[in-house]
Amino acid sequence: MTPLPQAAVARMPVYLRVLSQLAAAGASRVSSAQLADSSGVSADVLRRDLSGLGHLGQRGVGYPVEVLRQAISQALGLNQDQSVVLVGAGHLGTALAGYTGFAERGLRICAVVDADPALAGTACGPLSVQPLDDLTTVVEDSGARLAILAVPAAAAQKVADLLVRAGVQGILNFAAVEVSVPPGVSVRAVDLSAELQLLAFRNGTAG
Amino acid sequence: MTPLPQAAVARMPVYLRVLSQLAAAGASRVSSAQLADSSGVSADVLRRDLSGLGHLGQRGVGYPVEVLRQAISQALGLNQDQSVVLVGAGHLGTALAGYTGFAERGLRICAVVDADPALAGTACGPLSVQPLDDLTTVVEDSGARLAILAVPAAAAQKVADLLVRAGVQGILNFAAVEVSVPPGVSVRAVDLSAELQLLAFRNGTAG
DNA sequence: AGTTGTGAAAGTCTTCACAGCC
DNA sequence: GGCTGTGAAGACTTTCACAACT
Repeated sequence: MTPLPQAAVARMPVYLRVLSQLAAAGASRVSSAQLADSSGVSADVLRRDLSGLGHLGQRGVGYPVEVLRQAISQALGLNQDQSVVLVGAGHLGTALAGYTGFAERGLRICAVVDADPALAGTACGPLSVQPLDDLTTVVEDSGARLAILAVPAAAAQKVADLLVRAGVQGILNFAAVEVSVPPGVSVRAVDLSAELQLLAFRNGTAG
Repeated sequence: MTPLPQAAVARMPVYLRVLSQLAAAGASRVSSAQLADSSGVSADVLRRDLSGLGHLGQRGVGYPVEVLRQAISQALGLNQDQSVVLVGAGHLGTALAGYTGFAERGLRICAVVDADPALAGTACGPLSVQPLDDLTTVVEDSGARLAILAVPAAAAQKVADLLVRAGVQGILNFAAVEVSVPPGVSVRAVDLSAELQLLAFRNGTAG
């Protein structure tokens, strides 16, 4: 079968979230129109995206919520919880450590690391901060393949290198700088200032 | 002139950030290869993006840093600082209120609002939390056109409606739910769990 | 009747290649 | 010689429209 297009993959987590809400509300079936509306996309896009996963819908009826959820989880490789190492226990890191939304979606922050020795041992959300020197050990012991980088821009590349060497395969980068990684490792950047600046330019999503 | 393509607009804030760093380092000119590399895009993409702003480069030489910075700022409508109202003084809201990266890029958080009466008057970053009842007044007095929504999903739509009615034209939504707004208002969603889930699927930026 | 799945068309974005200019 | 700007080709994505199925 032809692989799932990038654009479709990028929307899958949104569908997954909406499906979880529907399941929690007790719905067993959902139409493309409903699901598309709650996901902020058109019904056409939604149906084409889902068709890439196989013939999951029933014509005249809709999609079975639970089956769809399973299929998307499997396609994204999210069948089991993912461990995530968080580096940086500043304001943002602390907020992320305390964010309950991750656990609801199968993402478990298993450790918090910070370069500041004064923070070692202090609480950061439900976890205790560990020193940067322990980063490699922490990654290896936890088996985490994902990491969140919430450190100052000046330190980002150095920490990214450590993470990669320890075996991390995906980095969510909040630092305001591009980090380069070897092939086989993925980076996604979240630039909050950029998002706000784009909002100032009116051409937006909901023009 | 043909309008700037969406994809180009989306990359402009990154270029702006790199240009600021270059300017701070004393550079007066930059080549497409350099700028592209620091921005994480190909030189082809960069040149085509910039060509949409006019003939700013000098063949055989490169682009003048300061001129380019001005041109992008103007194209995005960022010639003057933007006031931003932050709603939600939880973990994430507090982190955002204390984030110094905004000010560096012309984004000034001018007020923090929260629905919890117990938080009213307490400190959130450098600001004091104001009650939700004052939201309309706060927006109108500050003249803010942008807002950050860092509230629980259940409250997001209600707060968005208030913001829109008060005159906000762009909303950066951190809540894990789609919010609908009337035409003329833009919403950009930042879904942190979605970003991490996409990282788990290896097809990423730096495969 | 109601809803999905998909060919085909249209639109958008990226890459290639190189002419044009300094 | 070195670097930008851009036509043309190619790849990708969305939209349209409707056949296929329950």
